[in-house]
Amino acid sequence: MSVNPKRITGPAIHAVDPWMRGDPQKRARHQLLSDDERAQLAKISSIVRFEKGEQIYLEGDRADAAFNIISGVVTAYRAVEAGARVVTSFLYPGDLFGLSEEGIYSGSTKATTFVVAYKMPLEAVRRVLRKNADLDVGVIIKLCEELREAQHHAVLLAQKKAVSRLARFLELQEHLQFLSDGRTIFLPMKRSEIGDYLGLTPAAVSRAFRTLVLKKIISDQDLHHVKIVNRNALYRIADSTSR
Amino acid sequence: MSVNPKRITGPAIHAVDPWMRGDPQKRARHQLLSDDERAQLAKISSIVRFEKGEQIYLEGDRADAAFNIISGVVTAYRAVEAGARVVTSFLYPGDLFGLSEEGIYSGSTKATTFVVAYKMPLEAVRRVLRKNADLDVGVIIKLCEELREAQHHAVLLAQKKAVSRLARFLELQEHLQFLSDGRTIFLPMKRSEIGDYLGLTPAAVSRAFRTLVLKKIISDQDLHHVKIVNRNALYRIADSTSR
DNA sequence: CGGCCGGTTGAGTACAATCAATTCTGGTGG
DNA sequence: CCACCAGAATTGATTGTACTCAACCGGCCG
Repeated sequence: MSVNPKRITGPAIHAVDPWMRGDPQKRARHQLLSDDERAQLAKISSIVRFEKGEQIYLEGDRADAAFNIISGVVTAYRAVEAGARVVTSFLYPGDLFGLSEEGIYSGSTKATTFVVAYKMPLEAVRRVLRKNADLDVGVIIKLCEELREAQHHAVLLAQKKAVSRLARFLELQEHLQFLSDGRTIFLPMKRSEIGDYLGLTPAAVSRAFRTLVLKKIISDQDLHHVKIVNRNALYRIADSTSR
Repeated sequence: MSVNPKRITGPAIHAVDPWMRGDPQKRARHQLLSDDERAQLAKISSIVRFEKGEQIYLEGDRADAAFNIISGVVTAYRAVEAGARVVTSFLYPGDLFGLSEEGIYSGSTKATTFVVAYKMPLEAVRRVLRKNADLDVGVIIKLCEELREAQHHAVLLAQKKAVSRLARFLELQEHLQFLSDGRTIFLPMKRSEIGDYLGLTPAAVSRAFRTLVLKKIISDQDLHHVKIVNRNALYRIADSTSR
């Protein structure tokens, strides 16, 4: 018998509860699963690691497992024609992916940094889901969040001007990260990937960054660290000048 | 005691089961809820009607109910700046909307045609969800589908050329409708709404239609009925010529 | 019959794509 | 530790496409 049942680990799903009552602004991303639920999922999960740049699965592969990120960043994308691709989302720790597939994966994923994740056989996930209503609610909340994100992404892409798209993207990243220090955002992905996400060429991304720096709205320490200098101006650019 | 329990009505959620095993091509949209579940939801639902063009709810309104379409078409959109908006999706019978909101609606919806729908108080939906695991699975499947659609939309918007976007949109509409007759698609929304969905101005939409007609890929009987003449060419255009 | 809204068409403009040249970065091996 | 290399990012010049603004057309409703 286990003497010390503390440090229960297992899949962790982070999201903001869409049905949360109470202070509309005090909502925050939190763990959606109880220790018990996590233990249940842990039993059917294995831990997998992916090197930076490694393919996790390809569009068209037989979908037999879902993943829950422990650490690292994953890029989800779809090939649109030879050579070109559209990044549909960047996934962070606590995110869940590979679940909403119809037997075969409908998109590809690759590790943008070194990634550690739980791998859960879909068959087993489904079995557990049927048994446990509370777990379902957590999954539903997560899906709702991903749905909102996907729609946000669509709104972003509907913006015509490159700087607006980039501003919106930075805004999104700022919210995703826990604003650890002042206002420095960490962007683990490369420019070309940002371009794929924004529907822009690397050249356009570069110029958009330059514009924002020149306007003293952001300052880029290095390729992967951006500091927001004038947040209000950033928001203004993200929302206006759309078409 | 009810002598004739047939003709049970109540909310109906249509989607393709993402976890369906079996013939990969034989999957189809079907009813996700059992009669029992539908009856359960019916108890907490009321039926509401909206005139063509009527607002269902506005971004920022207090989110107190979810809707399930019985008949008609609903447009979901977000205002992006004064006058401009982005349509995030067109919703058809069997679709569910208003569920994934955080206390206040994060987008607006309006009736594109005359609409009849079930209206379900969120509080009650949540209560039922907590009790019934099977129901959850249905909702999860539906959310997965909406998620896939939202990502498809994002991919569409990442296309640069107007004709590619339109082709992709027509392709999508064709799949949504049950291909009743030969290959005539019904487009209940107006050009400007299609434009908002595609991230194009009405002028650009018009020109894109014209191009497809001139290339003998489609033929437009009237503003709301388009016949696909050369499906392969349509798919080719949707997939290539992207950026 | 007239007004109005939505759609189409036309001319000029603005913005990002393209192509290509150059610099910068990060990782590797001497 | 540095030199080197390959890939990535930036920058520049040019081109193409869709936006803008505007005029025009057509159907629908009063």
